[in-house]
Amino acid sequence: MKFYNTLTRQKEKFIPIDSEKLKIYACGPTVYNYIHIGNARPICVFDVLRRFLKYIGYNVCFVQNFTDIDDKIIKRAIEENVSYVEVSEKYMEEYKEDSSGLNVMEADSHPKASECIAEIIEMISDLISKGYAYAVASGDVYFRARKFNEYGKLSKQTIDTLKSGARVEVGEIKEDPLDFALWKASKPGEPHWDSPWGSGRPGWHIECSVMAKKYLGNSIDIHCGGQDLIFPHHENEIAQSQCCNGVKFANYWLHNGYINIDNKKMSKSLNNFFTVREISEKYGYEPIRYLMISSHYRSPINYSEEIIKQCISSLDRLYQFRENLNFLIENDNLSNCNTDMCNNNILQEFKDRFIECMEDDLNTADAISVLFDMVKKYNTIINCSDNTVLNKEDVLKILDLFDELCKVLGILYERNLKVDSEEIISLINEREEARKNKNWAVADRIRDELKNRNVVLEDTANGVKWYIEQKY
RNA sequence: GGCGCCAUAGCCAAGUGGUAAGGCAGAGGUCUGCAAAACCUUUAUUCCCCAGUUCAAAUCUGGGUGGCGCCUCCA
Repeated sequence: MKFYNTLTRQKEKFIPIDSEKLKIYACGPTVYNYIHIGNARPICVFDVLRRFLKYIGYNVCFVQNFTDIDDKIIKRAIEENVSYVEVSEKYMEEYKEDSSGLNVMEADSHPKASECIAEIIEMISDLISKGYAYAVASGDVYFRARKFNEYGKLSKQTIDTLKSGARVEVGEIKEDPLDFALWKASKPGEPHWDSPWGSGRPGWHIECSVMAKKYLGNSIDIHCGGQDLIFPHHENEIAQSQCCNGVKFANYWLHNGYINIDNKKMSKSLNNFFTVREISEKYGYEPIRYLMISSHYRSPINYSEEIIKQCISSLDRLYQFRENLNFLIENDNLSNCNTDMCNNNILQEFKDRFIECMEDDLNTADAISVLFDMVKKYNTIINCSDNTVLNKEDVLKILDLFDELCKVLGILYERNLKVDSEEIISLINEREEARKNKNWAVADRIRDELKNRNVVLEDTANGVKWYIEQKY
């Protein structure tokens, strides 16, 4: 397995700390609004990362936090005149609905910042005692960026270049403009907890350092998140964690690219975003997931409605292929002869190619092309055969592998194509009767009627096949 | 100013030295009672431009052009 590591800016062979248990930390959402499709990207691609690592045999512990204490949540609570807890609880639930719609596996731990206050205070105290942090009279606590000599390593900045770009606030109380807040003294109306420095709340960066330590330990294998977190969030996490724990924080840093609108970064602050919810209501969740994995996770994706529609069409082909296989199996006209057409070696080659693509820094776009190559190859065989080249066992094996690989990518999960209405089935039978009698007018009328009810009929050599059509 | 990314067909997108994967859309055909699905053929002599290295460049080097991001909350 190779990953492009932001820390070294190159692809590196992945060597786990403990191959019995991989430790992955993903920066989770700040729960103050519905997630937009930019937020959906890391959720989907790092879910694929996790699925793939499990697939190739690793035991993975995947931690994703909820940032439930934050300026934006407080702002929203004030705007809506509700408590900040109501805001964070609501959007945590909405997040869960969206992520489950996107077929994202639940994290092994989903810690909330608000439930780690004691550990946060402990880490801050430790940093103060080691000289890496200091409290000021107002009750804030800051980290001494300059004291950590690796500061800037992840974002490839030196302290001095950072300093020239740093904002100097009016009435600055920090020792250095680069110092960042670990603890913020509470203002009236804000959530607050008691601490050795007075009543206040944690800063954003320390929350992640603490949650990673609490659930995964001092050193983790992979830390992932969006590219916009590289500086300052991840840089600061490294500083806090390494100064506190004295060991390397994360070995591999994976950062996904942005989703753009008209080539501009989609973000809540620019207000040019589409929420996952609104798109899912129109097109379902699955095309969003497909979009995320249809290109490499580090490249930018320019979002448009046209692209979502293309994703739907691509999914159509994959679904249709699976239906073709299912139909063959259910309508057992297959021979029992042994042939080389679907032998294990060919299937193994598809599987090997798929794994090879994924092991190359999670090249999902290339991996998908393996699925389409399978589709082409076996559709051709199915289509051209007089069923003497396929036997049932072969078809089952093809279907198993196809499903297996789709599951690694987490696709082909949303549509239910099965028809179980007795009324519809009797209409289909009625049409078959009409066709036998060459009563095309009746047959076509029934087919049209069913089509209007989203049931598509296909007349094949092995009888009629039907499924529910996805309408958007 | 510092750091960094991107440019491949109508659209999306792989491909980091050996002669342009895959998907969507389009055109023609086969199959079909007609459809649908599927298959076949077709759609980039060329990868933003220029120069260089090389037997060989989308890929490496240098220089342009255009677009974007981080350095302030953001995935």
